[in-house]
Amino acid sequence: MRVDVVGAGAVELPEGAVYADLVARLGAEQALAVAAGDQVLELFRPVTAASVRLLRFTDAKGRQVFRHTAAHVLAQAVKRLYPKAQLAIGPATDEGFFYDILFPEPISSADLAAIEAEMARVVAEDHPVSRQEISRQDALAWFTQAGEPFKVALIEALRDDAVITTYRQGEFTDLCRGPHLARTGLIKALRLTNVAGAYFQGNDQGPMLQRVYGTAFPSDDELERHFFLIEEAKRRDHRRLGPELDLFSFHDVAPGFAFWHPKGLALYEALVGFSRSLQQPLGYQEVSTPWIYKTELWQTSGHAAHFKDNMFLMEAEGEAFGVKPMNCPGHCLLFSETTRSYRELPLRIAEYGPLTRRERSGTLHGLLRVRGMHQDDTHTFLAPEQIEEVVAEALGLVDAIYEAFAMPIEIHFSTRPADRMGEEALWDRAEAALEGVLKEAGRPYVTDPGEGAFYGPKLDFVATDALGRRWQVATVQLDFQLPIRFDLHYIDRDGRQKTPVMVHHAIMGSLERFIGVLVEHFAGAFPLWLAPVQVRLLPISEAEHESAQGVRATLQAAGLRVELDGRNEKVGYRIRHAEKDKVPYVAVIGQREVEAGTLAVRERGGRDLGAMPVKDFVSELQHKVASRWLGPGHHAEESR
RNA sequence: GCUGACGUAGCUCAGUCGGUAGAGCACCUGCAUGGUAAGCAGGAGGUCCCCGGUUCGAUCCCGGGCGUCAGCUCCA
Repeated sequence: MRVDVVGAGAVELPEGAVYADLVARLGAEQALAVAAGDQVLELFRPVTAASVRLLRFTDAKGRQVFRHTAAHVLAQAVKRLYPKAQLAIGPATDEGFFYDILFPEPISSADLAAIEAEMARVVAEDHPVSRQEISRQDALAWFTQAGEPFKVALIEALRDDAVITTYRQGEFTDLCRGPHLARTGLIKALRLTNVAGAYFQGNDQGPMLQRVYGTAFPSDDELERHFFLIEEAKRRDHRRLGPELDLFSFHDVAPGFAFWHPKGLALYEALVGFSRSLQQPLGYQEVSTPWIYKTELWQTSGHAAHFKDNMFLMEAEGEAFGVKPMNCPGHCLLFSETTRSYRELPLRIAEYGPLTRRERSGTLHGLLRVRGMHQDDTHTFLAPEQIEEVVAEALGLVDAIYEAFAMPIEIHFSTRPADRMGEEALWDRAEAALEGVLKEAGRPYVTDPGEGAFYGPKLDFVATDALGRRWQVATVQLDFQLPIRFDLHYIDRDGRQKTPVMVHHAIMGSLERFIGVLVEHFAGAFPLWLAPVQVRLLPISEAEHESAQGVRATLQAAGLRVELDGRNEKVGYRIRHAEKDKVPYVAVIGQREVEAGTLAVRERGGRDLGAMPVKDFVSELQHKVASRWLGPGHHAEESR
């Protein structure tokens, strides 16, 4: 029989061959499984497909097979050490794998070493993995007798016509749909990382299981690199760097709300300035609207029915109020203030003011998940035929902003959620319009069914940072509902009243979250245009203080953010501090510079630019700020 | 919100088997007036998260609360 192998041509195999034979014939030792269309098959399966693709660890699907088997090795080791432990589910994740287990007595992270050692034995024993198809009755009987109630529940939840399979390695058998590696011995490097709580099937009414996390690689080197990246992420953690760089802080009495220090606010203002510089030319008009409204408004908007659990509610003089979690209802009131003409559309409104959301306490996470935030929020009121134009414009904003930070963007199209309002026909129209714009622009995207907002479908944008981590940031939402609920109208060309459509968008999203992401993306070493302190002046001795103050005034007048470090310390000491504070430029002023009217400039990271006239320094920096230059030293800078 | 762990100086952390605490960095002062990542010496700084309980005595043990962290769920 002939099998086509993608990238390797056709291979002739004897009848009854398995995929492992195919791999051996090709000398492709690194292949972990094969893909035939959408199906991933183990190497021990008989060859049936006419065309296959080899899956290695470098393929996401190959990696998944590898780590899925690692999860089984974990389960096998656990059952050896804790025979009474009950297994739930154990999938691969992007970073590794986990297994949800109900232990007879809860274990702690101190127990992981023993489990890891037993896993190493399972790997060393190099068990072949095999697959069995099994009837529902047999499966139920087997797992009931084995004392695995979660497996029994999983089987009971399967559809009647489902093919039930088990996988066996050594003495261990697990309910599993696969696919798996052919042998446990392929898992050369693995480590358990932590243990945390998790509910069976996400049900917080059920028992709390323990989720044991780990990761696995084909070699020790790759495992080490993985943990190096994790360490690097820890060094960049905005919750550590933010307070260290004096950008922001949190206080126990205001959980989820940041204190913005002067330096953090400088960064914040630079970002808002950037947003304004892009949106104002497109016609966005900035407003400020109330932040507390009577419940009546939230009933009109639908927030009372769909978002109440995420709002801070209060009572005053016997009347119920809610603090705004979004600007849209206020902007709708603003729109309805006067009679609007089609000539005003699209009417673009922007607001950078505070929003408050009652996030559940356990979900708060530094700046990345807060209760008090500010968005680069806009609402555009438009005629239905303008949807494409306005959404395309928003796409342009997303591109402009994320390009400025060298962050690639991925688009997610989120469709109607279960908890929603409005007629299905309008949802059909809204979804078709959004998807149409993406297709028209030829942009790749993934569809997230059921992830839309309660008032409309949306485009969510996921940015990738310098460490390859992904962050949900921008959102563009289409909304046919609020204009109806607020009874909004405009007078069209034909003199008739018509209902506008709304587009909501926040390109940086929450500025809090965005700054948190940027701190980690840049490891706190911001490009010049964002840096809270752009230049630090460093007079060598007291004799140059007066001159340094003059230079400071000059730089400040030129719009640069400057600090003067005139402390009674040696130059080396103050340079060290400037580096730790990640200031882009240090300008040293000694006797020579005073006499020549120059500055001895040092770039962050250690590059000495030599002496240059103050004027030249100013104009060079102004140019770099205006062009939003990403330097100095942007990518993956080593922290020391 | 749920499960678990943690909460000591501005930061990172030590310590007290129950007798009210210490280091490094940061900060302040003095000496040294200095040339590109730590000069020398000294000083100040604490409600050991909060409230109760046990105890002659609690930062330490117990209970409750708050906060943080790791997850679950949710999300900009």
